Amino acid sequence: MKQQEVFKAMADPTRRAILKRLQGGPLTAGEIGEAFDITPASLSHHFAVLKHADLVRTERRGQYIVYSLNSTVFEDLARMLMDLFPAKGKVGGKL
Amino acid sequence: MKQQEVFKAMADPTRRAILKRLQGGPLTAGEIGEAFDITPASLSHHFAVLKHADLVRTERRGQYIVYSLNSTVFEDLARMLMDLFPAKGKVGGKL
DNA sequence: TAGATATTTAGATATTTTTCTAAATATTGC
DNA sequence: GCAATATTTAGAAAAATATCTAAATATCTA
Repeated sequence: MKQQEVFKAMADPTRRAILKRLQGGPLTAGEIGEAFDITPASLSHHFAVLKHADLVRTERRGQYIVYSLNSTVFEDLARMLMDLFPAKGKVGGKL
Repeated sequence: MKQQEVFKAMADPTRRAILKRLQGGPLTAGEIGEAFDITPASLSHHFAVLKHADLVRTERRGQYIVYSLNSTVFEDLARMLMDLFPAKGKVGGKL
């Protein structure tokens, strides 16, 4: 996992909002964009960053491109944090 | 909790390394700095960012300033992530 | 195939961030 | 109080990032 890429991707509020929008399930680039006051080009840049960090997956469906969360990275992220902070009473366990 | 500040603070590799160094317990600014090829002034800037995000605490001890991890933020961070990613089989629980 | 729609890429600009040097502040010990 | 040490603050330069407009690419539908 590219730790630096993931943290950098999460540092931008627009990108976190994109991730949040994807919680409800996959959406096209355009559908995601509706929620933001930003050009499609800028959005596309953010998608690229999220994709590079492996936080989202893409799939072309006709003329649309569908984005979805890559939830496996979640576990990695949790581990990353555990690794960054002291154990403090065995919170870790299974996760 | 200042979500934006926390994520921004964690986005820099030097700052993550500082946090990691503090896992073993409190250290003075100078002791932390030994591990990095960076000026004290730059280090101080990083400390300020971490402090602003409430990730570290400071205490003056004589002519030294001692930094320590603020572990309570850890829980907040975990929660933040839970909030950003879908539940996926009740991983959350107690934490 | 041509026109319309969806998305990305290229290139430029503005903002933010990191880092530095120099100077300021705080504290210790003589 | 003065010199030495530890750290921060101020201000500037360099690097990275976010955003935009314009143009390119991919796909659909008539």
